[in-house]
Amino acid sequence: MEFRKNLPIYVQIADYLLESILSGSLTPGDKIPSVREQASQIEVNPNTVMRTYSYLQDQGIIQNKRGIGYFVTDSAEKIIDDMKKTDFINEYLPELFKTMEMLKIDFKQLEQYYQTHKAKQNGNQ
Amino acid sequence: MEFRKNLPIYVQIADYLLESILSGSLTPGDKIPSVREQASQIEVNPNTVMRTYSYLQDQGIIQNKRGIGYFVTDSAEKIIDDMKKTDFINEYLPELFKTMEMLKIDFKQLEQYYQTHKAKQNGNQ
Amino acid sequence: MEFRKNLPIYVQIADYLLESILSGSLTPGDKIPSVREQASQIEVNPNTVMRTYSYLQDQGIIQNKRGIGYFVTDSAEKIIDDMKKTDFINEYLPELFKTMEMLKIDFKQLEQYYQTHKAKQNGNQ
Amino acid sequence: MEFRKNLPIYVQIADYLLESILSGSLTPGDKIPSVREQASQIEVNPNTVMRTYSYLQDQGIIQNKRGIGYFVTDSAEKIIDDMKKTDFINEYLPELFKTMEMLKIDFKQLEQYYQTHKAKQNGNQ
DNA sequence: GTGGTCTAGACCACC
DNA sequence: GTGGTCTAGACCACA
Repeated sequence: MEFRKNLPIYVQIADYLLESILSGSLTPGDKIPSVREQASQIEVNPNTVMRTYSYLQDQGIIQNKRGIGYFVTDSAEKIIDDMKKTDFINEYLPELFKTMEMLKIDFKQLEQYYQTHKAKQNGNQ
Repeated sequence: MEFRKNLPIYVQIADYLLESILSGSLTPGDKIPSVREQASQIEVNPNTVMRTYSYLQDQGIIQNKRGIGYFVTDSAEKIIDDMKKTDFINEYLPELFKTMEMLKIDFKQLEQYYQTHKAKQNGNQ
Repeated sequence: MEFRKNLPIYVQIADYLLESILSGSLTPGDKIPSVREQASQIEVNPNTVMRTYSYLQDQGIIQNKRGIGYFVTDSAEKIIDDMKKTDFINEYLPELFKTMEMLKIDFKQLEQYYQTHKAKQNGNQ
Repeated sequence: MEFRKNLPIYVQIADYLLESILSGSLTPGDKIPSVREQASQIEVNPNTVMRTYSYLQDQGIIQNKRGIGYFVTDSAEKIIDDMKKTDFINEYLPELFKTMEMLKIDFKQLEQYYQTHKAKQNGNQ
């Protein structure tokens, strides 16, 4: 596995797992790879994986069964969705609007970009 | 001045100056506050301001006249606009649209967020 | 069976058996379930049950008759009572009173908590 | 500094800081020792101190000012009090009542223990 | 100087 | 086998 350097590795591992859950390849009740297993597979120190797992457990997305391993919780999907949405609205959007103002891009122009984006997407299908 | 935690302070200071230039409150040839002055005004370590100024000088947006201070260059506005706009269109927007898709937020909802953002802004004025 | 996360599972199983003895549902001479039986019933690894039984045997609360099983000893009740009571009075209570002081909880409030606890218990019956 | 072996060191460091705040020797706005400083002073690995500080920051009890250090937040006291109180009610009390039941100690007896505890305390003053 | 991340390697309790 | 904690030591960005 390759990592971008601008984001902590343990966050990137977390993001990867979150996407796995959202995409359905990991569903509630599933066991995720053990710390050591995951670590050796993605060629990373076990401590780093441990950090990811602790973080996700704090968020209530995974859950430890002692001596057995970590499992995806039932509410994982909902929690992830909430997390991402609040982050989007509180962190991402204000930055977007600020940048738009700075560049004197109004909402109509943004919509045009969106349309071309959509068009391109459909073209690639 | 308050700073967001996910962006280096020196970058946030830079953004603030860029905005001043784009909005016209700083125009080519204008002297910007000295490092010490700026630092004490926004309650930040002078080193941090120094870093901002070096950064902006590297970009060709301000220039140093020795013993006198830093001044906005003639091409400042154009450089900023190019820099920000390409970044916005090529990096920022695709990410935005991807995130929206993931969170199942459509363009109408985005417009609503924009309206409430605008409303709040006017309220604070 | 559900387990609290701050206490080893094998200890919680032990506590459960101790309670059964103190309450009289297990009396001296009674055979307790075999390791395998117990394990499958409370959905736990046999090793964990084995550890519980070894632990209780060390305390002299149960004893092993080879090839037959584990049995409650004659002195079980007395041992348990001594063990728990001294621990309760010398270790637990001082900590309790210290915590109450720190949290500025007086004895009246404690009694209220007790009453609601009792009420809840009766409600669940 | 000496540590008990049954509780993680990073938790014990946290507890120590919490007590410092509750007792008033550390008040909102105060800077706490830097990670390295604290580590060398209590003879512990910096990573361990870092873990404590991250934990307390997650709880909102301390707050990082970048490049400067960690500071006690304004709401620290309230947060600590809430934390301890919920923990007391949800974790500690049920265990207490369960033990009392097991040992057939009723509330009157508990009150007696409390009175003797109080008496002893006053005697020592 | 500050925190933050990461690796390597060890030890432990628990299942 | 599982996770959890800790140490030692390194590197980095930031103030």
